[in-house]
Amino acid sequence: MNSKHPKQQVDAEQLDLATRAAWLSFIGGYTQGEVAKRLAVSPVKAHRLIQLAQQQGMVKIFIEGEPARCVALEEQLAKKFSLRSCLIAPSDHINADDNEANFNEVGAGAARFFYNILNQLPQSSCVGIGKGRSLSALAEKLPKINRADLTFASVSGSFTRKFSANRLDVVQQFVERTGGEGYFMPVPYLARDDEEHEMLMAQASVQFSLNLARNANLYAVGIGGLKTNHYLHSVGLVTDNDLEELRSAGAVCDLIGSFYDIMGKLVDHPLNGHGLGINAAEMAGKRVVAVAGGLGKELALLGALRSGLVTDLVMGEVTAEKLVSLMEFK
Amino acid sequence: MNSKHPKQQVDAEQLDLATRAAWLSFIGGYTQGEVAKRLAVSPVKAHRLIQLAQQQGMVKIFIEGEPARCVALEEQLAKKFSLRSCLIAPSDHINADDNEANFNEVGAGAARFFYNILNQLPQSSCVGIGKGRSLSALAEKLPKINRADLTFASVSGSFTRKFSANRLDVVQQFVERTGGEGYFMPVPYLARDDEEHEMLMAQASVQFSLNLARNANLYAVGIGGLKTNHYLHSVGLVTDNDLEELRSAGAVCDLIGSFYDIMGKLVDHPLNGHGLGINAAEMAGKRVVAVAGGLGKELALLGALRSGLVTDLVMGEVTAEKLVSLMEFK
DNA sequence: TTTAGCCTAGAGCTTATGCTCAAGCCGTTT
DNA sequence: AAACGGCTTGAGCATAAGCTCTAGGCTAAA
Repeated sequence: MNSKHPKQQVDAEQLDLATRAAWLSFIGGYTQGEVAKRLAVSPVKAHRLIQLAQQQGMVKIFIEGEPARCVALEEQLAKKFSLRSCLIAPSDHINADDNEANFNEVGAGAARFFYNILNQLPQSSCVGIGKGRSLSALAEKLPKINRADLTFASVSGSFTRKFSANRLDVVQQFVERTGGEGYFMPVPYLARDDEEHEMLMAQASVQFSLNLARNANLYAVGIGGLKTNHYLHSVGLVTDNDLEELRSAGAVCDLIGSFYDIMGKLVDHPLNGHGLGINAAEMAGKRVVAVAGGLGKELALLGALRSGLVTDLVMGEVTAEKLVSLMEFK
Repeated sequence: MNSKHPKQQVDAEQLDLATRAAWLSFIGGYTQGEVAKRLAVSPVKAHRLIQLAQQQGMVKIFIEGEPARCVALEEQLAKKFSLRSCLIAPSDHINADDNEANFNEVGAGAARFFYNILNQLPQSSCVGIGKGRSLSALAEKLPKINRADLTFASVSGSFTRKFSANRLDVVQQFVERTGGEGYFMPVPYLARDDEEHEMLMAQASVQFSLNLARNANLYAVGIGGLKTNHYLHSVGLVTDNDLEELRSAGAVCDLIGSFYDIMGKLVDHPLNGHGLGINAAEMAGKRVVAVAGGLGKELALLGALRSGLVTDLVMGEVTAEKLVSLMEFK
């Protein structure tokens, strides 16, 4: 055995075998036991090879068609909010109050949705990436693709007030899934005051990321709620006090550091000038994919959608139904 | 329950549920038991729904990437025979002599391949369809698609010598999978003599199908061998005597009723004028996808490929390896 | 009553995973 | 320098979990 590059060679061989195992299993329709015989390995190994192939994202599964109810909701929402496209992930009404399950389903649906968009993206595109559990769920379920040409730039500050790095910036997850490059902004989400805002925004490292984010032609963002159990607060990006002030100023949602009221207007409050990152309005005219996982955020969604900045929307069926019933709410 | 259209309505509801089940199972990653709970049905029913979704072809699975060996073979074959594209389905060398398994794997791979081609086909295209077990396997594994605009026309006679309809003309299978229209030729595969040939070809019904087939812009054909265990003979489309004569005239393969020698030249024998259907040469310049399932047909393949009529090729790895080693054979 | 369809239960097979063991690779010990 | 022992890695065994199919009983419509 010539093994100049022992580790790499083994890996390549393993992947090759994994590919064969996946073909036999998924396309040929053989059981793992049969695959094992055909590849002359133990059944356990066959199973692990197939598992490996899946982890590597070699296996892509698509479901064609959606439940009629979802299609109807999509059409209503797309029309009402002038969306370019809309995906409603089917979810059951039995466990309609399971927040985690909702993130799981919406994330999985959004991953499929975003996967298609990424595939159509021209070479060397830059994608602006927001924050939140929804996007994190998306990235986690995104099939691995080979797009080292892509650049992912965070559209907002990534640190908490204490300047500690956020455990898992979503940008990192996208980089890991695609092999592309990632940039984040080494500043908090919100500045303490105008002075700090000006100072931090002037930093060269921030300006660099900011320019990338501004020139992106596609954005993936979450829609943040303003309750203490919502992402923004739960990871310490904003304080109790901030939230309190924003809410009393009429804000219902957070779109990458800009705060909108139920009618989709920016609320008149100093904090709206403290967001570190691109201005939400700077996304206008670009493709903005919003992923709305999590329950109980209908009013936040209403505000965000009415801002007119979102062009593509992914959410769960239960949320979509509530949203439709609230469409005229003010 | 208002059930004006009991059967259809139940089916639609079932399908809707099946779609939900498939989403939860394949995209959400839940176990069948969990799917059952979420849809409020019994686990068995959940299982059946998921199964139904698969049978309906809602679930599309793709494997990205092929074993290095297959890629290498594809490149060699594509270059040698000037193919537009080539797919080598991975198969193992352990069960390299399992004929049925080979049809299964090649058919499944070919189905994926053809599915992509069909998706790119313009509206209202006509597809010429050949015969054989390989194509039958392809059609069987083809995901269901909704293309009522397509027309499938048999490129050759479909009856055996006794004028009995062939149990399952492949055209029928394609029609069933796509919802398109199908036309076959109500005549045998080969005429008895020149006179019969002329008479049958002159029939209006034959002319009608023939014109459709001639105007197709895509063909899917098998490559037939000339042994008694091969399709042509096994279903009674040709007699022992025919085969004997063809072989002694140097023929090694059958391409929709035309017989070629190992160098890819039409053999000089009266039977070459007796084929009922379009002339193989009439496909020249069109896209011709050949599916070569089954083992021990390397020489037949060599003849068929050398004819220059085939533009796209699907075969199994074992066959491809043998073929490569015989590429210069004469 | 009969028939068809659906559900329940349970057996048998397939798939997933924790645990164990063996082999190779250091860094340390004699 | 040779030997020892922990550490990592990969493989298989055993078992748990999950999936699929069959038979039998129940309900509802003919």
